[in-house]
Amino acid sequence: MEVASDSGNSIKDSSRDPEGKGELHEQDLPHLIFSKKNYCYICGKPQSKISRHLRTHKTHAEVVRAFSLPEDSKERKTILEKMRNKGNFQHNTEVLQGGTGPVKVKRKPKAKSQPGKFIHCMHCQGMYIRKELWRHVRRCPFKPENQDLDKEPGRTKVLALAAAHESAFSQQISSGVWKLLGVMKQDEVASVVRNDLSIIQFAQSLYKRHGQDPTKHEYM
DNA sequence: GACTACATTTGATCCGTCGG
DNA sequence: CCGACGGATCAAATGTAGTC
Repeated sequence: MEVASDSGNSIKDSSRDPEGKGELHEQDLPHLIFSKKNYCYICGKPQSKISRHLRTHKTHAEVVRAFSLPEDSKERKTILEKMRNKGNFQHNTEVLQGGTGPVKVKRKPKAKSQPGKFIHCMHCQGMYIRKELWRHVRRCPFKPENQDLDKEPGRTKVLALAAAHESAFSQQISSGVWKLLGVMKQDEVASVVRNDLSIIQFAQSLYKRHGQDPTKHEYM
């Protein structure tokens, strides 16, 4: 994927960088601050270049595995994203528990959004706006492929699934969470996470926020 | 209410520099 | 000398808006 020659780089795009380089500038959101950095699940530090940063953690098998794959490998990107999500997920857990701090979402919404509008993708654990989750799921690398081979699940169905997973949290931390943890069990980190009650509490805190959203019930 | 298109932001990699 | 970090750039994905 080496683009090689970009001989014509005379174009200086000065129109970039509209906003200051502030680390995390507070939004209009009263309680939610969005971080633009990814959190390393190994050292817990925020990194703007998570993929490169992960290279420094050569002792971790998953990291080695990821970087042993060809750069254009889809598998590699998948693993990288998984590690990124893992770190962010851990971080968000702490933030939501404490109620303060920047949360890392996959993408910052332009308009003001309420916490209740965000849900985690049941496949990759990325944090998305619920309204858009269905589109993400369509291309989510962690999604079982057999679902869209023939027929793509409708938007409504995806939302229903996501809602179901979210509400499953409220019931008993059942299928959704354990399924996730099952996927993560390849890592030693995951074993820690599995035993970490904070994850569970995070799930519950999520429901506290989402549970108030009556619109979700439509999808159930 | 749902889908498509456009605009914006993200994330990975390249280049150069600094620190141990 | 080697490794890590910050800035810049490119391509892809996501968010928002508009239309049917």
